[in-house]
Amino acid sequence: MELDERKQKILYAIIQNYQETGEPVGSRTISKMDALNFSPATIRNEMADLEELGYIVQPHTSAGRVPTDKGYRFYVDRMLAERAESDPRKDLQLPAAPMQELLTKRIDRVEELLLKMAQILAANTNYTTMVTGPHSRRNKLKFLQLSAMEDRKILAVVVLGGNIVKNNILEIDEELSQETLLNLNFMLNNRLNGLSLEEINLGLISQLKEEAGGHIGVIEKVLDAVADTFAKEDSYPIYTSGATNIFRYPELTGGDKASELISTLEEKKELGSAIGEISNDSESHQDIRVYIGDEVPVDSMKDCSVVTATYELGDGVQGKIGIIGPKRMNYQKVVDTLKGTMHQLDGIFKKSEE
Amino acid sequence: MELDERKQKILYAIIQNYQETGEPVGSRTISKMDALNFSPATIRNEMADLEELGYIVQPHTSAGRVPTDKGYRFYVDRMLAERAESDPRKDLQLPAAPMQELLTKRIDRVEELLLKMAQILAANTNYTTMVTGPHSRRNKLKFLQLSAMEDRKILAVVVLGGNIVKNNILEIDEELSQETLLNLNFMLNNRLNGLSLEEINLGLISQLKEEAGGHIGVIEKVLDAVADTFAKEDSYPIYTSGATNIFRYPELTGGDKASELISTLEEKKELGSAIGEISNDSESHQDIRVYIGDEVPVDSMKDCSVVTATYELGDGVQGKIGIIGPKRMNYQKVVDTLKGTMHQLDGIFKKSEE
DNA sequence: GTTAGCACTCAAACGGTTAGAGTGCTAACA
DNA sequence: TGTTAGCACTCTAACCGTTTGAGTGCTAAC
Repeated sequence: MELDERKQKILYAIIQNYQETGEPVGSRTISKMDALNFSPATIRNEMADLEELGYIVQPHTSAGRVPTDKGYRFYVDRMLAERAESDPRKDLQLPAAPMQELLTKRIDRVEELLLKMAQILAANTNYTTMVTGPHSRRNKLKFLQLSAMEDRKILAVVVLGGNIVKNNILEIDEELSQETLLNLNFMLNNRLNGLSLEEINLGLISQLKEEAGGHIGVIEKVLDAVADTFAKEDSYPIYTSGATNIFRYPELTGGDKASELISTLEEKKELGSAIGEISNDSESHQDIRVYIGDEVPVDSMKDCSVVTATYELGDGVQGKIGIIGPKRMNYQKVVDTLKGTMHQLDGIFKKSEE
Repeated sequence: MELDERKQKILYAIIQNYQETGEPVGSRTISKMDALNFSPATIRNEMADLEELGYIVQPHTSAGRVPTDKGYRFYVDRMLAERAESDPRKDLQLPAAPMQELLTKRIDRVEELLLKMAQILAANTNYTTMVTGPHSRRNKLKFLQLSAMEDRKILAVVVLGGNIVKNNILEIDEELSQETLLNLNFMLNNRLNGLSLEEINLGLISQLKEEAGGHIGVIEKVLDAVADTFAKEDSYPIYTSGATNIFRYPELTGGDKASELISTLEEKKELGSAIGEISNDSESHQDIRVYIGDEVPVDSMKDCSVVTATYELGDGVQGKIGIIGPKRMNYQKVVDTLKGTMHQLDGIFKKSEE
């Protein structure tokens, strides 16, 4: 073990104190704590060791100590381990009242639910929150609906599991009679409903074209629209809320940092990678991940930490929630809040599937 | 006339210089200009007068002068008047290349077009841009489409003029057969297509209910959804872009100003009022309006100016564009850019209606 | 292994001085 | 009478030396 018991305690104390105050913490402060009743000099010796090991640094010679990324990593790992050992129910923080209300009141429009969720989490934690819309690659087609709009234009509404609805306006090469359209509608739904993207393969596609008679162009456009709905970036949009919370933390607003961060959030580029793409199945969807400082794969967030969770809306429809805050964020509270929210969410969707 | 020719020139010069530098401008600076070849002392006398009249102020005793809201108002009015007099084509700034490309390439999804427009305008002007989605109260119903989703749930897709599409998932009290649904579909479209919100009145509604036989509950829900599409806030969403441009202007970022401004933009509250609700018909849709400082009806924008324009996508579908910048923004460029964009937009939609 | 004591370092706050930009006023000028 | 040169005055921002206080590292004693 690299760190003996006392060093660990001191490191823990330093980090907690720094999280509360945001100021470098000195040896006197630590020595005053009940659990660590040593003289400042002793603490200083230990701190010097901790610094040598890379867990803390001094901003300048005569200042107190501040945790490094490695320090935070130690702290977070230990906290997560403790949480995992203890009774999972004990510190499962119940979502705050507005969240309770949101989650029990059933909302059909997924987008609205996700946006509200982001807003409430941001307001609750005082950190910035982002939620990716459900990632639907493994999702299934519920049904589709073609309607005539005007000459050579049809509206294709594609509905996936989890009630993800997307509209596509298609320009086609021929004019279709109401009847033809009805037939196509029937045929396509008959063939495609309940299938996932993978299941709509080349064989099936050529079969469809055959059945469609002359309207191959239309079929192609419709299939494109379906593929789009499954895959296209804006079929899983990203909702953010509480961007201005970063102004609460001076370490995030110096220089151009604030501007860059907010730009990233506004343009919603790179956010997907920040939050971690949906990963392999081995990961439980209750898994909570913490990325600290340089571990975050987005440049403008190198001074932040990001805590992510995966939510599931039944049917294998998954998305991610990310909470972005300063490295000295209250990891404990954030992790518990996310766990609580996920837990509740699961309950709801389990129930509604019965 | 309150201001003689020379005072006007000096005021103009002060404002232009201040716009360029952002620093208070002194008498020496002005006296060096070719058009105003007087000694600093003379200029000083005039400046003292202008200050007494409320057009300019000194931040402190020994500083140069800075325009007041009244000063800007004078400047803008005069500029707009000049623009109106001269050949409108002369200074019609053609939209920058990316905008040209965007506008000639036809985009069917209105939302996408508007968002892109906001982005390009923001990038072009270096100011924050917001675009309200088309305001559709006077719009007409193109068609609607009911589809069965699962027991007791139907999807109602409502399409308005300008191809504004909105999905509504309705929970209904009874189970409907495919056939009934088809009939309702047919009946509703038959009755409602082409009507505006006002034309769907109580008489028509009770008639519909009669025709629908037992399915009054369904009809009510569908009509609610239609009304929603016409009226509900998110049927004319607000797109913003370039929020971080405000960091270019120190006068907007002091204290909590930046945070408040970005909050306003993020939450998209109050933005509607900032941009000015769609007003009476008397206003030409080519009309450009400038709100300076306190004239902006949003608290967090009291240090900004907002320039708005109304766009039209044919069919009387209108929306607004607003450019938000510091009071010392380049009004001329902004006004010309907006005019150019509106002009081009009109061309496109006129053409596509033929 | 722990602690008291002490010299040392450094950032931040304080205060006085200076430099410079710009003003208002007055008196002379055209 | 309008314009200008000259001058004293004001105020901010920058500069600089000093002080203060928090915190350290080291050493020697317990």
